[in-house]
Amino acid sequence: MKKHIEAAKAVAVKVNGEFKDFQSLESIDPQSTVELVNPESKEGKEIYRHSTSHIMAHAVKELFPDVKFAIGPAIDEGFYYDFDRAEPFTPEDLEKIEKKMKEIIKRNNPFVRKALPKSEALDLFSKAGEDYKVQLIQDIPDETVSLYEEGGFTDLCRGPHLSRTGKVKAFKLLSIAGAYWRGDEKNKMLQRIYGTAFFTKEDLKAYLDFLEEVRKRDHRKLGKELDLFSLSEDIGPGLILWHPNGAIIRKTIEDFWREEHLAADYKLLFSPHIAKLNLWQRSGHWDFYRENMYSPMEIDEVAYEVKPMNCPFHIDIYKSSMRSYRELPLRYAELGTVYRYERSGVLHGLLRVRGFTQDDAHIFCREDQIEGEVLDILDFTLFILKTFGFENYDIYLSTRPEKYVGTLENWERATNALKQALEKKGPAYMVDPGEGVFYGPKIDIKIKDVLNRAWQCSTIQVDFNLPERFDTVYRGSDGKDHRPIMIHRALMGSLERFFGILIEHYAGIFPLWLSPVQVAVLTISEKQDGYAGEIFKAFRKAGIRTEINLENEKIGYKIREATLKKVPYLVIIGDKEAAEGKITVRKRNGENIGPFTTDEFIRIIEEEIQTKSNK
RNA sequence: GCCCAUGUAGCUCAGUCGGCAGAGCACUUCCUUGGUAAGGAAGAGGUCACCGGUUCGAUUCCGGUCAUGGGCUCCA
Repeated sequence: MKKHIEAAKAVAVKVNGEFKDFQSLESIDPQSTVELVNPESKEGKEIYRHSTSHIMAHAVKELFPDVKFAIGPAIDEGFYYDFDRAEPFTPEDLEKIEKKMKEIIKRNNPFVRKALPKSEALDLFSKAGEDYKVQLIQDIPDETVSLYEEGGFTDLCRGPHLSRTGKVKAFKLLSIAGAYWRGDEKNKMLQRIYGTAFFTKEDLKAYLDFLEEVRKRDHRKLGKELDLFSLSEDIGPGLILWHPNGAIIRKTIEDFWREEHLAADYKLLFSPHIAKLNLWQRSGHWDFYRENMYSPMEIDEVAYEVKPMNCPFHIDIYKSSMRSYRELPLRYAELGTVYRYERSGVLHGLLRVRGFTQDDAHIFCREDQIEGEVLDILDFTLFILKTFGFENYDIYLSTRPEKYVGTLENWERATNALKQALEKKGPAYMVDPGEGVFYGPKIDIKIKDVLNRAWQCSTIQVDFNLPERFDTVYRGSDGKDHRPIMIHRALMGSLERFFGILIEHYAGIFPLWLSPVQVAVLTISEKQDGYAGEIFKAFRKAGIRTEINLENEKIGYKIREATLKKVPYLVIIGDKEAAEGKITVRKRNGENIGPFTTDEFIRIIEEEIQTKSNK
């Protein structure tokens, strides 16, 4: 009996480890091992969503017979299908398509698999004018291809599929977007419809609620509401203006960062925003990174470049005097502002910009010191990230890309050094082949925010190449010159991007130590102006970011205003407080605490700020 | 860069089938001195993103530019 229930829920079967339709069981070798595919498994969801994608294609075919079909796979959170149609789809079309899909699901037609020799399939689809399918078939190496038919709609597909359309219980079409055929901008732009599907209406609702939560936390929206930053048409796309509220948060982050770097035995540097083009030619950036660099500018007939990276400056400082092996590892850190060309279409709030400040550092060391340095950096990174409330990570090791400088041997050594450090430290990590930077392999740490979304921030890169190019040396114990290794690393990545992630992570409700305004003093009536002014001064004097509201408004109004600004503590001053020489405090969540004396409360707050509590 | 959508007051948005534009909030002033998320009244505020075209007349229609948004790496 239990088996029957499972079979009814299962989306497909796995025969000898291969995913198949239920249909395939009819002609199965009795010796085979058969497993049911659990709907909650990754593959189960994929099959379910893929079938939903087919149902969408079918609906589109019925509604818009002139459409040509490209591809329609399942993706992480749903599915899409790419169509070629002269007219653009509208949001109203999506509603029509959804309606039609519901009809098709109700018809509960079976998905029927047919295997066909390639030549026949080619014939079939070229007659139907399905150019994209023809191209797809031509690229399939096998001799036979499979088709799936459901209610008169046939599509090229590897499968497997659900047994019937009626198995789809909850789906939603989400958006329309342009997408190049095969992701290549040289190809025609198709219309992509995104959707998602779940096994139950509850799961679908939970997902749609999640999307709503993401919208609510959008850093661009909160950035405006909380007056943190802006972009201006007059300044230029991808260039951030930090408003006072954002700037004070940045300053707090920077202070913390500098203190911790000094404590970790880094030296702080500052370097200019431009340098001679020659420098970038020598570093290799001009050859390997030019597509991200701006056009040179001419100063006194010499070409200069706005910097896309800080490394050559740090190397120059390193080289400004003789270095002994005794000085290594030498750790140079800078909050260095760089400018990189990003295509206009990829710019996105604070998360993808053209000018940003890296929390950069370059460590010059001997080869035998790499592993130890990388281990220290990993610890340091996790400590910094934890302070901002990020405790979950995915770690990646990125290897040599297609465009690279340096010898294969050096790449090998550098990659091994990173690998060994990771293995010694012990966290699970994944390999990202070909995703390294042109000058060396790297470890990337992707942090997970409260909504469990992954963001890449931290990066650790080993570099044998720049020291070579700049003929960087240190004097060894043997009295000879040796080549140091350089490690590039950033913990937060860029302050702009990290700030954007922080805003979304905290939904704008920053912990006290980061809050732009930490305390708001609110009076009941103007009778308390004098007493409230003294309180305000005392907080300010204690270094607490405090504002006072003496407006001619009722207390309810003042509380609302401060609450919308997400001020952590509201100090309420009325006749009672003035008479007793105390204060009453309302927390951001509406809870009232106190009464306290001003000194008592300052001590409480100072403690919370100092510990950088994340609550 | 490309496809689609959007651009109206500081913010959120309505509106004009072509006849020189509106709301709420915010802002200013006045009244109110009120104890935990919006007290009342009045006022000020816009080259309807920008440039050009069509028209007697354009914020509205057409073209271009700029900016913003959703995407363009998930491979039948």
